[in-house]
Amino acid sequence: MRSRSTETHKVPVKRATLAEVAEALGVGKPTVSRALNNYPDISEETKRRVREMANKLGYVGSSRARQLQKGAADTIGLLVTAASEGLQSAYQSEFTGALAAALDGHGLDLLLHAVQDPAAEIETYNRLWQQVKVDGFVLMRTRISDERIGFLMERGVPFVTQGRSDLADRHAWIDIDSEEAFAQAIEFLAGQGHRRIAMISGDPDIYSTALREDGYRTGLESAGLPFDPNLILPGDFSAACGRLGLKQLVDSASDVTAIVCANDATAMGAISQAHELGLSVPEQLSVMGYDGVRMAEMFSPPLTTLSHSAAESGERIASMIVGLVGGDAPANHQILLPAQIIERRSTGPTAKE
Amino acid sequence: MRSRSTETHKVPVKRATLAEVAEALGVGKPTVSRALNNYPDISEETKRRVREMANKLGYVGSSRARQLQKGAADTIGLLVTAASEGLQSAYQSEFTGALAAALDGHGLDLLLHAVQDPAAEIETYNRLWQQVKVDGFVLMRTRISDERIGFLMERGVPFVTQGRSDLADRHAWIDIDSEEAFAQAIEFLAGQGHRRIAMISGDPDIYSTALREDGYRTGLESAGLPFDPNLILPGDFSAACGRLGLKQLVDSASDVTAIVCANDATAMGAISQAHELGLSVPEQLSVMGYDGVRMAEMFSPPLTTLSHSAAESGERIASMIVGLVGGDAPANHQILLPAQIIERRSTGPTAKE
DNA sequence: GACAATCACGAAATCGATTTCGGTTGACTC
DNA sequence: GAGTCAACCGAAATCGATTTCGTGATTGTC
Repeated sequence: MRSRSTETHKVPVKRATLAEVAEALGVGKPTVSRALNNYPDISEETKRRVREMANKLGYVGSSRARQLQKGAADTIGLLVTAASEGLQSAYQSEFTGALAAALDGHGLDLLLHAVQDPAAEIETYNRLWQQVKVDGFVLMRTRISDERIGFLMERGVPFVTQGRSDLADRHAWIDIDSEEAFAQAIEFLAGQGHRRIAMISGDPDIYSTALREDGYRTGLESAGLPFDPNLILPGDFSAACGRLGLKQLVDSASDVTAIVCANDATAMGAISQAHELGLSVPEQLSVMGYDGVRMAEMFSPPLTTLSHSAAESGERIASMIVGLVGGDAPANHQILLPAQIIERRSTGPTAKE
Repeated sequence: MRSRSTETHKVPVKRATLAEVAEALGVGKPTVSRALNNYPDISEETKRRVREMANKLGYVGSSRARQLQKGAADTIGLLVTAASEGLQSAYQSEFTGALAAALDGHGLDLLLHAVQDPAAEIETYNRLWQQVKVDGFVLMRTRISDERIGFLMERGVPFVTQGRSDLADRHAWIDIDSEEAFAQAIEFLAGQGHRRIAMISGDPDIYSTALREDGYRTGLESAGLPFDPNLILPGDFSAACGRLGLKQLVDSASDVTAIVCANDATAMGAISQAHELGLSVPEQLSVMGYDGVRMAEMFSPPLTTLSHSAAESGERIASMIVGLVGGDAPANHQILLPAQIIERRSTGPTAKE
């Protein structure tokens, strides 16, 4: 078969319709529809013929027509905001990719929407839902008193949050047991001889930040170490605050020998700053991250971190949202996953006395 | 502990339809439709009343119904493959976020699709198009003899590639002038006294890899340095290959004082490995990246890189695809953007003789 | 051989918007 | 006062699928 397709690029190839398949076969539209959807009241012979012809004509079917009729969108919305760094964050983007892959496995599409103006966020959720562009949402980075959650709950819109919230008992969520994780991290560091362990925390608005700090305190307690409020610095999950935080610690609490960070980006920022200040990691300072992003492994030094699987979170959330869209009760969809310490080379036994 | 309010969440709030607005107002559906779309043949008074009622009823309108009627999808597809690291790559995810934001400005949605099986890639493009799920595509990481391009061109499907291709004169694309950029990089390094400059290259299948290598050669030439094929190592844009590449160079060409990498991830990998081998950057070795991802600034040392704006690329591509969907000729949409050197601290004057 | 089930299929309605194609009304000419 | 022309609006068709509701042909039963 030769192709002399030089000038033909402007002419869109027409998409075959169900009616055309029916016509070509001399049968009715319902027959074609039901044959392709494998209804029992169509004979095997007819199904075969229909499938053959559909295949021959390259018929696939308009999702828009089907969705209109079914009243569904077969799409899940994910909103990223410029404020929360959106896909800038390594973990968020790993998670997003995993989610897209997992949703695909359920025949759902992922609608990625960038929210420019934070004030219009709620309005955007509402619009996407009203327009039937999505059947539900996945919310990243749940906040304290997150207004999105109340809004969606009131309207009966299916959604799953990545991270718990104040209303965690009434909606579907998946979360990492960060409290437990940070407690373990402290015990781990304490086990290496560290006595003064600081924390560069996350954005105070984000719900899980408090949990991570709780874990930090719990860990200190079970390691028999005193809690010093000066050793816990505020942050925002960025690398920049890692740099800043480290600088502050060096200035104000130079006896610190280990730092746990709210996430990997912050940890990398801290290490970067440490190097600039002439501190070697881990000889003079141990630094630990959280999330276990890919990049952490390639950092210098490779980052010790609390890892959890974005792929698993994505898959679990996909299953959940499918269930919710199908009518499941949100309260039956709540999963807490563990994180585990991946020891690499940004931590080590303390050298200081 | 179960909450009694779980039951109320199951009742979805009904979405208002155009017919309901018309009914409530005692006018016809066409009137409502045209009023909301601001047609000139509807009186101002009526338009006001319609808008008021629509607002009151919270009417937004089903995108699916509109799309079915208009034959459009108002959506642009972006496929990421597990193979090309998809959103794992920092630049790719920054670009994706920027693209989503830019498309939103044009009233378009971004459909993010994760391709699991590379063999089904073309089929996925075809299906999304046939199903009217998208009006066009954005292709990342164009490859040599990229079959996606021919496939989409043959069918008249609108698309823009990020990166040129063998058929670059016949489709729309946006690209960074990486050839020029790498040439500049070499001259920059040569200007700092480096004489043995290596390159850890990208995936040979990717179209732009050759351009970057060409730039490397051009740069050597204009700096009056000899080209040594042993100094150019293959890679795949990953941090892992940066590590590997550096190790090889140290073993086989220990007189190298500077390395340019195909992208930032590779550069970070290389630096990480250098540190492990006890080489200090930039004192003993200068390393330069390409792309200018956010993370590069926070690396240790902060990465000197060839930067270009993901936001600008995203916006340009959004405009292009809008034009193409509107019927523009692809050949009128081709943009080459420059990259610029951002000097940070992973490069410096050579110390070696 | 009459009657009731089954089987296989199709005509028409439906989803919710937009578009086509007029049809009224009223103002304005001559 | 008939005719013309805008200005405004609405009935019905349309997009392409699914669903409802039946109908005609077989098969099975007694």
